[in-house]
Amino acid sequence: MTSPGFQAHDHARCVSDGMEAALSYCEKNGLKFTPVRQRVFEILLSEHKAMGAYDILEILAKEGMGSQPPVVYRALDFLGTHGFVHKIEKLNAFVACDHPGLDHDPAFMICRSCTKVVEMDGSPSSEISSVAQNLGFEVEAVVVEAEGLCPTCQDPS
Amino acid sequence: MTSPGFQAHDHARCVSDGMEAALSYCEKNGLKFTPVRQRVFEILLSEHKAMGAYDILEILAKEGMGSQPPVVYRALDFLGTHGFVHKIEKLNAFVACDHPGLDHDPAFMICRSCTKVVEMDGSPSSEISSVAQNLGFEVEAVVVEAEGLCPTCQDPS
DNA sequence: ATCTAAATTGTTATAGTATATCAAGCCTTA
DNA sequence: TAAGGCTTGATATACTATAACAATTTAGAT
Repeated sequence: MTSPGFQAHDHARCVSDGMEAALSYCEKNGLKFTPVRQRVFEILLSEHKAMGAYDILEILAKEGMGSQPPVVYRALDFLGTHGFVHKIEKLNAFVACDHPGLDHDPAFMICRSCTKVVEMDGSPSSEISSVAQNLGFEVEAVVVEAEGLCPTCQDPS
Repeated sequence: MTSPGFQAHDHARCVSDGMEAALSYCEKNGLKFTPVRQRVFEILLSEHKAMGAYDILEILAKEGMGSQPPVVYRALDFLGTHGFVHKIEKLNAFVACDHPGLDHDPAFMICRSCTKVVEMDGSPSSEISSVAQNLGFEVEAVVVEAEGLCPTCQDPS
């Protein structure tokens, strides 16, 4: 359940686990995990990178699964609502979630060089909420995105 | 220097102080605080709300200060570079900064009802950086945006 | 003063991101 | 099997942002 961060890892496993978790979550909750929705999720799972909606759409189109923007935006909306993907606001792009089904305020590290995105465990959103509460502000959702360089891209070798 | 948060405050003062600070910062640093740049900053200062680039452009256009997108985007770029305004990624919109001239990673509270935006003092970005550092990630910029309800909008009265 | 280089603005065009709307199809369940 | 709700198809359009190049202004050097 804990994120592999920027380390090398068994990615095939990472994909199949994510898919399985989503399938079972949908089954339990009576959600329709339709072909388009599955495929979009799979595309996002296949890389730890943020992808734009139109990048995803391009892939879908090649596979004959729909060629108009609403197709992908609807799928992303479904996946986002149920916590399977997150939007990276800084990039106007989307990533698959590490721990689908959990309701959480994610925090991300975004490598500006290779565009890999990793979700941080132990998000600092609780601290934010407490600061906000002191000002009487009721927090409903928190966006936390750190942009910088991942270990690999720091290393010129 | 400390933010008035969502409390009532002497807003005229708030505008004139911001403007003065920016003017003196530009003078000290040999920056050209041109009419368009000043006007865009003034527009943003005049409300503690996030405004879209095209909202600002509309006002500029009425005043005969340019009617094409690059006009406002260039001004926003200048103001952002020098810390006078910040972009709210969640809204694709912009706010005037509470403490211009200071280099800082801001954190915001955004009211989804009245669209007021307040900058938090004591941003939690340092905590984020330390978590990231443990993973070998080098943070260059942090986006922190809490969306929710301000005190006024929580109160149905 | 004038020339020059750099920064700023004007203008046109276009790229990129996202949603509204309405018609058609499909499940489900009563 | 009829009705209602969710999902998809398809068209159009809205919203956000930048590329590119010409014209102008500005600041500094000679």
